[in-house]
Amino acid sequence: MDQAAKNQPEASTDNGSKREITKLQNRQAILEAAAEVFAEVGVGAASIREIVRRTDLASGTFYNYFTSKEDVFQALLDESALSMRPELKAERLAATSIESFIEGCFRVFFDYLVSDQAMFAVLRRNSGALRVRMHTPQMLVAFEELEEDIERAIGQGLLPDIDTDFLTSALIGVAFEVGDRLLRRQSPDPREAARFATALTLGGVKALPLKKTSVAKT
Amino acid sequence: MDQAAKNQPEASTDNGSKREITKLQNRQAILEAAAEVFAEVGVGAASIREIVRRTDLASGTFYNYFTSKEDVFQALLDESALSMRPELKAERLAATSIESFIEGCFRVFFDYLVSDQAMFAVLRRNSGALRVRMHTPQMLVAFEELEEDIERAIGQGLLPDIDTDFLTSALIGVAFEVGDRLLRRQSPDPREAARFATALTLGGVKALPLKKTSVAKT
Amino acid sequence: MDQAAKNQPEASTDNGSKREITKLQNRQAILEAAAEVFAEVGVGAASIREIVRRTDLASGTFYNYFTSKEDVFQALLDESALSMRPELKAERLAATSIESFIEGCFRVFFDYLVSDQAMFAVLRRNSGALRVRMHTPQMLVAFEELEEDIERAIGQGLLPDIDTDFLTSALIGVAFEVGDRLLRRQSPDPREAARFATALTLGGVKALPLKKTSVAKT
Amino acid sequence: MDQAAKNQPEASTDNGSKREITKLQNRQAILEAAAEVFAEVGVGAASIREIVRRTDLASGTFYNYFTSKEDVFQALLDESALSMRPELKAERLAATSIESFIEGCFRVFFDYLVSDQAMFAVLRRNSGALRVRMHTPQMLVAFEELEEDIERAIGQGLLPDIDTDFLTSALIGVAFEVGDRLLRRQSPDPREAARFATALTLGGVKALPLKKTSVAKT
DNA sequence: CATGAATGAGGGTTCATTCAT
DNA sequence: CATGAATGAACCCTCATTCAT
Repeated sequence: MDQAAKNQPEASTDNGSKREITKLQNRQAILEAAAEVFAEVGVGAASIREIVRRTDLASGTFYNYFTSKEDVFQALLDESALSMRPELKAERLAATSIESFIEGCFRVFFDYLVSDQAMFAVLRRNSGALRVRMHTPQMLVAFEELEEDIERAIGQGLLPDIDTDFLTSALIGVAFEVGDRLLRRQSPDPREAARFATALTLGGVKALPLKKTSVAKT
Repeated sequence: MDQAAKNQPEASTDNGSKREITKLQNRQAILEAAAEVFAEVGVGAASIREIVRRTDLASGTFYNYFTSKEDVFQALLDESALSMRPELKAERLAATSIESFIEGCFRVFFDYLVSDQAMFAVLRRNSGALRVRMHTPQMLVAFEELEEDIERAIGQGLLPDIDTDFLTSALIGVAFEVGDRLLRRQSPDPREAARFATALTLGGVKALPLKKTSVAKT
Repeated sequence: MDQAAKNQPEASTDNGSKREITKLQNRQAILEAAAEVFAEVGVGAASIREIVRRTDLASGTFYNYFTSKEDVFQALLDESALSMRPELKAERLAATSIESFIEGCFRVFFDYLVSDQAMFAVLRRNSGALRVRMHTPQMLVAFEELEEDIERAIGQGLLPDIDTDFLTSALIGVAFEVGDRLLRRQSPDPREAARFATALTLGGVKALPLKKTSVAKT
Repeated sequence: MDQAAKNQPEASTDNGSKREITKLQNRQAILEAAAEVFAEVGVGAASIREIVRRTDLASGTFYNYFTSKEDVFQALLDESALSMRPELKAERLAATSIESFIEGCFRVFFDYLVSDQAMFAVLRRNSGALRVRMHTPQMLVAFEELEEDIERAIGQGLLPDIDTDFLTSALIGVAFEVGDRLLRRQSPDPREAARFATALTLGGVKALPLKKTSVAKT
């Protein structure tokens, strides 16, 4: 939501007025509380009341900022996942080989996970018997662009003519699950994870290098 | 309760009496309705009332069979996923090489997905902006056994000394995402998917064979 | 479940047949379970389900014996309190003085309490902040007869012309509360309690004898 | 919550604003409805819904004021019975003899009953076969203090060394039952009742004065 | 008669949402 | 804008009672 767009007639100080600051703080408070609740009970079971309860705000105030919990959730996704897009694109442009290209994608993704663990917790609930993963639209879009790149690489003969559908899915799957494991380590190393994922998918298990360093596991 | 009194002619209370049949039918009706609701709105947002509503039972009847929606959900998992376990074990025992072993695992999993798509729909919700994946405990157990096997293979020098943590995660990720894609195809071929996943993870992208047949995509 | 018994329409053996015995046992089981439940949560909050649950019987069976929880409760009162009536009357007839008469009444009442503590527990609930006392109709009737006797004694000049209304109430109150205390003692002595209550009401505090023996208190 | 922002003209949030008035009225409405229901069916059988139904409030509103029916009940007790405590204490301090002391206690209690009959109705249900009495914690505490005073009097030789346990119980019993009778009279006279109860317990039946006035009875 | 599953009314409680202050 | 009480729908669950077996 572009706050700037709200420019109303008579020059309401839109920049640093105390009012505007409070508004941003309130909005942020709701977003953070919502992230907590979503992470704890899932979006489906979350309630607006519970979100507001973890805030200093009154229940009615919620509706000055959002219209529903889905609305907050979308805002959370937008704020968080969108930030990954430009870097992915940059990585793609900078890549000089298929290896560096794929490894770059993995790395951006893992960096993003590690730097925004709080947000990822929302997408990664362990409730009772279940582990839940959510693919945000942004992620899907990112990986769709990857798919296009792969198809281009195949067209240019850089890659064998494989099932791109399956391949993209497999890459996403590897990214998510390895990313999840990564987050549970005590000192997560996105670079190492990216190297692993790239080596696995490009070279296969048999070509994977020997482990040199022991890694902390949960 | 006088047990002796049950001595009536042809076999007593437990097998084919009308009562017992009705009970099984009711239980099944609840399970099916629950699978529907879970698939539509997720376990978190599902309500017992909604489940019962899709049944011709009275609301209170639900509690003659289950104690909560989580209980139904667990029953769904048990009924469905548990059936995969014996086959996984058989596959493991029959394997003569690391290739056949891993491919066997993938195949059992994909077969299971295809043969029980309804159940998998519960675990695979596309609601609004999200795609949700659930890892059932059974699946985790299955893949944990796989992890042990991998570690044993490493110990015997059959595989390089890689990060088994990451590897297992990656295998699970591939299985899930490729499985998901598989289910969206018009004539899903579990065998082909298993071959793909095995080749990818064992041999890497570069060693993947050329596609021979074009496959219908969604 | 005595299935066999169904076969005999005419000439149901009414005395010692297995059927009749079972019926009595069932009835008794319900009464005892009900006494328990009433004692724990009170008649108002008690539920038939809970009563039946403490029984080996099926829920429907309850209705072969009683029609409601109030019905069971009435049966409990009848069984228990009615037994006190004849003794009270006997005591009254045997009394040769006002002292022996009042003391006799108290003693019958306290004897009854001690010998039937389980029943009295029903009438004496301690739930949360409350101590509840119930006056059964039988008790009221018993004390109303007492009132008549007192009025007669006044008419004959054996007692001063006091407020019989208040006096009867006071006697009932003393009986109930002293009885309650009595029941909480480790070795309750109805005779001592009766002596105390009689001395108090007839002679007043100042005329009460010195305590000779120390009494166990809760 | 910005407290400063509330600085509007005539006094802020806590005293006479329309909101605050309504809140008090609603709370009172619930309390009164609850007293009615409790008096009719008892606390155990009372339902929150029935309480709210006798109010023009919505069902959910109840929970803005209380958390359970027990909570309302406790509020009723607190509002009502606690008010008796200070007067009891005053009476005790002012007493110059054992007679005036005990009579004072009785009088405060009877005054309280008469002046708050509605509240006492809650504690005094006649439903079907039963008459129920409740001893609130406040009353028990009040009488326990009395017990201490009695023990002190015995220590000082002002009273014979009697069973204080029984004596306190007896006093409570007399207070309750005589109080109950008192309330059913058309023009209840707490002073007369207190005199009667004191004379009975201190002097015994035989020492009771002759009745001078006939009293209306129910 | 005993059984125990089915029924649906009803009670407890939470919730999203509104709106006077 | 913020507040937070009121609202009533809807949820969870238990219950009394019936009735086919």
